[in-house]
Amino acid sequence: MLQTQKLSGRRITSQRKLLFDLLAASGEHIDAGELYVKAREKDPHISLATVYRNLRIFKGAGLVKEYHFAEEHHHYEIKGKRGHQHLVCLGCGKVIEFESPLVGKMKEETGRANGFAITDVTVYMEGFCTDCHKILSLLKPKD
Amino acid sequence: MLQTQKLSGRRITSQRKLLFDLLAASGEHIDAGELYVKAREKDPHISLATVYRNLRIFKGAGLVKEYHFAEEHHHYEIKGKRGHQHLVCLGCGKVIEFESPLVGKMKEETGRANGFAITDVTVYMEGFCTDCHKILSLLKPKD
DNA sequence: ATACTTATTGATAATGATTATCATTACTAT
DNA sequence: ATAGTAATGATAATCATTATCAATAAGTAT
Repeated sequence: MLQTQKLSGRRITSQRKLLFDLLAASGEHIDAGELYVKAREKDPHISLATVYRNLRIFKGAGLVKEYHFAEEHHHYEIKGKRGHQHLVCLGCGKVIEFESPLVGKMKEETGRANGFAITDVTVYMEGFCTDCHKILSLLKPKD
Repeated sequence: MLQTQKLSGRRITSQRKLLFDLLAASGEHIDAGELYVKAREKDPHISLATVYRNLRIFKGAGLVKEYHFAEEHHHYEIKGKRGHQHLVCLGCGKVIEFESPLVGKMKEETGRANGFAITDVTVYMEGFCTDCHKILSLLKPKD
């Protein structure tokens, strides 16, 4: 639920609420363009500027997290209780979400070793899924 | 040393060599604009397009790694034998490089669990260093 | 409710980073 | 040398994102 306190006193407009709800409903990472399309289905007059503006505000308020994947635009996702990480296939673009207890362990160790209070950890892996790996090995035989 | 095999048969031009050498000499992450400025000191006629073109080629060949930090442009760094990760202070902007054996372990486990041949792992942590954390706790007492 | 203050919106121009185009130049192999 | 091809430089084009600004609407005080 979107609360005005979380937005440090900002107004809760119908557009802002719609965008937040759509982000929450979508579950997985979504980019600004996709969010814009979804939003226009409910509010045909909403502006792309409003989408970008609010994504930035949500991000600043710590409500959503911004991801920089291989592509040149960003993806956004509501910050849930349990963090998860991403694994991307360089062949087909498929994105897999995963969790690992090693993430928390590494956060703890790194924080302690460097005297940091760590607020966020992002792990990003890329490679080739089973299918794409097969195709690759066909294209590039090891002669 | 830049080798033509690494570039899958591409020619080693003076511009390409210069750019690679500058990247290697710089040691830390650098962005396209900075690289362009450095390159023009040695070769005043080099084009910005050539900088971007070769960064992309180096990246494709696995010679350099592209980072997407908080800013809207990218940073590049020669891929060394030992990978390292980044820890950024949200207070003062300081960037700390660290290594952890857990990174390799997580790569191995995640690859196996998802049937991926993982080519690269990026870990990015943010938080507050000791100094900035102290300042924060002064500003925001827990009343 | 009414009026007031100001944040927010919509439309669009502007910006910044990156990529595409294309004629010219520089290698490489015959 | 000659032909063929890859790379470059200059610049236009593209794409994502941000800035501008007049009009609108949310929240607040009357």
